[in-house]
Amino acid sequence: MPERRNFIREIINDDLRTNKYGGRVHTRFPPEPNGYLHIGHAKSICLNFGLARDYHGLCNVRFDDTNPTKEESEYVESIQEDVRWLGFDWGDRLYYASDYFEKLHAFALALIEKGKAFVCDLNADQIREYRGTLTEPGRDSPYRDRTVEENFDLFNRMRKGEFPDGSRTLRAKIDMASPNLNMRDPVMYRILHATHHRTGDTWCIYPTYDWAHGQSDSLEQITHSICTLEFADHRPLYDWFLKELGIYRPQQIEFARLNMTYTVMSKRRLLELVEGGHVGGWDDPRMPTISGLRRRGYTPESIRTFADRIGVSRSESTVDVAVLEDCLRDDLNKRAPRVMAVLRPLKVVIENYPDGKVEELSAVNNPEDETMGKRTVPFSRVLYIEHDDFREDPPKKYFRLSPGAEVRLRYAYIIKCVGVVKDQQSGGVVELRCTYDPQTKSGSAENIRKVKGTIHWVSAAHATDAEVRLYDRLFNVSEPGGENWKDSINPSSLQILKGCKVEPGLASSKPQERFQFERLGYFCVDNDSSGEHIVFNRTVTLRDTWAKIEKS
RNA sequence: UGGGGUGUAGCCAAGUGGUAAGGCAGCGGCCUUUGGAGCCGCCAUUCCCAGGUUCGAAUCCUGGCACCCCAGCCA
Repeated sequence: MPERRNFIREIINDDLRTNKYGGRVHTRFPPEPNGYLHIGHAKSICLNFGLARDYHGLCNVRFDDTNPTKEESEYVESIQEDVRWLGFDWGDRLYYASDYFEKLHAFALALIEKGKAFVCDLNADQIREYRGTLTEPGRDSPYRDRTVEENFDLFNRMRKGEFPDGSRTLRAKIDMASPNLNMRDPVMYRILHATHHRTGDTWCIYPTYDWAHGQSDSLEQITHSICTLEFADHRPLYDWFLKELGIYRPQQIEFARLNMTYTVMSKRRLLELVEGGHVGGWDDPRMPTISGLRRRGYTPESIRTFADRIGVSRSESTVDVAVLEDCLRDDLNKRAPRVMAVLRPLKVVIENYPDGKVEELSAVNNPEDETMGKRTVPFSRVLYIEHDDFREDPPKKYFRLSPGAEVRLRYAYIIKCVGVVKDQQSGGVVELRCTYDPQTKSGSAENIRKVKGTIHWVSAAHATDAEVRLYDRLFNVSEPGGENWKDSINPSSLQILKGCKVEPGLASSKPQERFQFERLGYFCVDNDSSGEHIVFNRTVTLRDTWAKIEKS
C-alpha cells in the first residue's frame, strides 16, 4: 500500500478492506472551463491522478461545463495542455458534463414523476426572499404543490424555449426549513438562452452545478469524489439526489484548497490581474497559473514534488512559497546545465595577458551529474564580470574583487585588481585593470594557490548579448487579501535587463531550455526569444547566504 | 445567537491510549574553484483552553474558546 499517509488514503484503505467498491478506485478531476488552471488545481490534479496511479485505479477528466455564459473552448484546450504537461494521462476518459445533458434531463423527469421536483415561477429575488436566512427557516414556494402533469407540461415548455431567461426554474422539493440552506428546494434547471461551446443552441435550459455534479460522478462510476471544503455542505444534497434517483453513489471527500504566501489564488483575482494589465496575461511568469509557472521555467516534476510535500488535510492552510521554490531548486540542481552569464557587465582588462590570445578552458556542465560532461569556454584579455562582484570599499567578509584584492575566475585564473577606471562625469566604475597569475590555471599541475572567492565571467569578444527578465514575488505582503489586495502588488516584480553577456554556447538555445547561470540562479529561455534576440526568464535565484550576511 | 468544518513549532504535516515523524524557514559547524550543492548538529517536556476517565491522554469523555464556509438561477 502507498507510503504517503493522509486522511483520504485512510478512507480508501478502509473501503478496500471492506470491499465497498469491489476493490475499485476511480477518481476524477472536474474543472470548469472558465479560466486557466493554477497551482491550486495542480494540487487537486496530483491528488486525484496520484491516487489512481498508486491504487492501480483510474482518473477521468471531466469538464463541468454547465454554465455557457462563462465557459469557452480556449479554456478547454489550455486545461488539457496543462494536465498533460503536469505528466498525467486520462486515456480515453475525457468527459463533459454536457455529454450528460440528455441523461440529466431524464433524471429530472424521473424526480418530477416522483413528486420530488417542481417548476417554480418565482424570480431570483423572490427565491431569495423565500429562502429565509441562516437562523430563520424559509417558506414554501406558492408553486410547490403543482401537479405532476402541470410540472411535466411546464418543464417541457421550458425546454422548448417558450419562456424568457430567469422566468422559471425547476426545483427539487426537499425542505424549506432545513438548517442546511442547500436543502431548501435548490434550483436544478435555469432558463438560459445562451450558446454553449459544445452543445450550441440545442438547449435553453441548463442544469446547475449542484444538479449535474453528483449524477455525473455517478454515471462515471466514480468511487471517491474528491472536492474542496466548501462543498461539504452540498454533500447531503448530492446524496439526496442519488438516493431519490436510486442510482450508484460515489463517496464525496472534501479537502482544504491550497493557499500560498505572496500570491492570490482565486480565479476572480487572477482574472483581474490579467484584465487590469497588472501582468502580461494568464501565462505571465509571475502568475501562479500552470502556464505561467511553465513559462517561468518550473518543471512538472517540481510541481508534483510540491504537491506531495504539502500533503492533504482538512485544515485551512497557507503554504510558504519557499516550499515550492525549494522543490524547484532541488529538481533543477540535478538537471540544469551550468553556464556563465553576466547580467550587469563590468569590463575587466587583464594587463599581462597577451592581446589577441584566446584559450579554450574546460568547464564542467553539472557537478551533480558527471554524465552531463564538459564544455569549453573562451578566455581572453578583455572580459566582463558582474558589477556586483566588485566593491571599491569592500565590507567585511566580502570575498570578491576590490582594489588590490585577488579572486579566482571560475575555470580560469586568479586575478588581482590593480586599477579602477571611473567615468569622468558620474564617478561610476566603468572598467577594472587586473593582472593574472599564469601559475593558477584551472586543472594545471602548478595550480596550488587558494583564494576565498570565485566569480563568473565571460570573454568580451566572444560573448552573446541577451535580455534577462528578473522576476520577484507579485505581492510584497505574505497574505494579500481584503478589498485592497491590489495595493500590495509589488511594483518591481519584473525587472528587464538588456545588454547582458552570456557565454557563446547559449546563442543556439531554444525556448523553454533551462540553465543554471552560475552563482545567480536558474533561468529558462522565454518564448519571446528569436534567433538574434535571446530572452531569458529568471525562474528562481540560487540560495544566497551572502545576501543574508550583508543584510545583518 | 441555524448548519457544516478546523485547531499539533514561524509555515505545512504525521500521529488512531504507551510517552510528539518528516519537510520548509531559521540558527550553528564542516566542506567547497558556484557565498550553489552536499554533510553534521540545534530548533514542541508539549498538542487551542479548562476539567474528567486511565498506571498512562495530542489521542477517550464533558464544557468552553478561536477561526473558516453556507442566505448565486456561479462552480
